[in-house]
Amino acid sequence: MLARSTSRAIVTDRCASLGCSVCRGIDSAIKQELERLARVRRYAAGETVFGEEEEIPFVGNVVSGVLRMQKTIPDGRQQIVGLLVPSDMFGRVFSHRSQVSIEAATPVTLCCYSRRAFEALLGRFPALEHRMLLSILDELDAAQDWMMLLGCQTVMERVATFLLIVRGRSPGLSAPAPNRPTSYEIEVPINRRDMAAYLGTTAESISRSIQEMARQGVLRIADACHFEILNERQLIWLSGRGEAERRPERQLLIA
Amino acid sequence: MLARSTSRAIVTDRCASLGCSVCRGIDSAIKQELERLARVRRYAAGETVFGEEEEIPFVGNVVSGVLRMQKTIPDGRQQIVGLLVPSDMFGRVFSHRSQVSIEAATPVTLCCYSRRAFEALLGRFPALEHRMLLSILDELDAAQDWMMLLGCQTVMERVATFLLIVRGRSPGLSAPAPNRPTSYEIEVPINRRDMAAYLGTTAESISRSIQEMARQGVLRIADACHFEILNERQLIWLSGRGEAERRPERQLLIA
DNA sequence: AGTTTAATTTGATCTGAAACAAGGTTCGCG
DNA sequence: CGCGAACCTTGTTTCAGATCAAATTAAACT
Repeated sequence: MLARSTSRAIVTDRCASLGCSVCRGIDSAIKQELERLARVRRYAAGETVFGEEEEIPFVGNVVSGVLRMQKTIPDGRQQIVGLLVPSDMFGRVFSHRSQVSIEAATPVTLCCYSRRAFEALLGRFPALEHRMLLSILDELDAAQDWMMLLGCQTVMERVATFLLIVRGRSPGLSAPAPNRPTSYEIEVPINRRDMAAYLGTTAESISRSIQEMARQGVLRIADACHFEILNERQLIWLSGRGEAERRPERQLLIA
Repeated sequence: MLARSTSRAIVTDRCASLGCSVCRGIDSAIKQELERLARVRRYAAGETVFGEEEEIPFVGNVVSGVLRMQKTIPDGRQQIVGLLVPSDMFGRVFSHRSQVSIEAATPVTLCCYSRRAFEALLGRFPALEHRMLLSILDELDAAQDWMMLLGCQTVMERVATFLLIVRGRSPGLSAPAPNRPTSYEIEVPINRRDMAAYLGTTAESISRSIQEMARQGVLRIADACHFEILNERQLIWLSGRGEAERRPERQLLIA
């Protein structure tokens, strides 16, 4: 009990002040209301927070761990349409049923608000709803980037892009370093199977791409989840966003 | 001049009353403001409304024609991340630069509002901003569906899905028919190249899939853009959303 | 109508990545 | 410590779909 309420206090504090991106810079009246609503939930790796087509009883933000948002077709194929890391909001406001299932990819701690209550709050505080809008627009931009990745990039490019994203989120970059000795050690927080489902490929292909990068000296493999990036420029080039050194320029061949 | 202002009057009326989905059911004070802001623009097929990374001077909704939202990587590969058809909103509020380019896939007529002015309106009318939020959430759901399609479906499934979407939007379904003799004739409003860029494949593969469907008796090809759906059940099955007749059920093979 | 030009279809070949199949490694647990 | 269960890597085979090439059809221009 004690331990529980202690952690709750800590966690709800983080929800409102550190945690969810929509709450940043929001006035304290709203923060207080949010704290009042907040309830902590924990899930073990592999547990389902809610399934596809299910009711959405609550929304909230991730305190620790990683969630995957995924969709499944009847024959069993799965696609991860988003990963949720600490400070991300999860759930879906203003919709009865979820279009995705949300599952714990690692053990997670969530800070949850009743969906109804949260929606009511959005109605009462337009500034909060505005924050929400901005945050969803960012998600939409990210979704479009991912469509491009899935629609027309090679597996190697996808893996490189993913590693760069992980690198971008890893500590050392979050704090604006003065002299930029940004940590070149990254930790991939999910296993190969989930990476594959996220990148629209297979665990085998992921493995081959990473080993190939190591062979090229782009990175060093400490263990399956820990890498040291040795040649960031090359990694960026592999991701397909390079300057396009020698590209054919096909369209302007009209004499 | 006369013709121009005539069409403007007609069009702005449609913008506010028929046109954009966010305006539906919005009170008339807002509608009037919107009409005051509205300016019509026309583009020929192939013209760019605004390019990737460009300023976003205006937002608005499509009155007629089809726009494509697309992203390009340095080496020239392109992915269409969304098609915009009449009544869809285009543009991006609360962002200086666009993450996608918007181009006319056919001749289009747009009803445009200055982005700044529209944003100001959203600030003044929380109900309008709420509508906007709902509309963007729908877009996000659609984007997630598309990620699944690009990440783990075959070309045949993608084409079938696309045709079903076109069918769902074709007239006869928009009006809730009493006895449901829904039009089984569909018109694909874009060419094979754009279909390919949207579905993450090539024009050749699109062509092969459609010809194969015709061979199976799923549809009849009137011309490159007009089909008659002969067996909708089969088309749904081909799209991969079927009941999954005989699926292996791999995971539960633990004796 | 006749010529150019673009779009679509069809055919043949090639290839990146999936699928299948072993091994190897790591970790938790009795 | 040894056993089982995931997880990851590596090797081999197979195949869907890309690429290349050519023929056909349709649209646009004069």
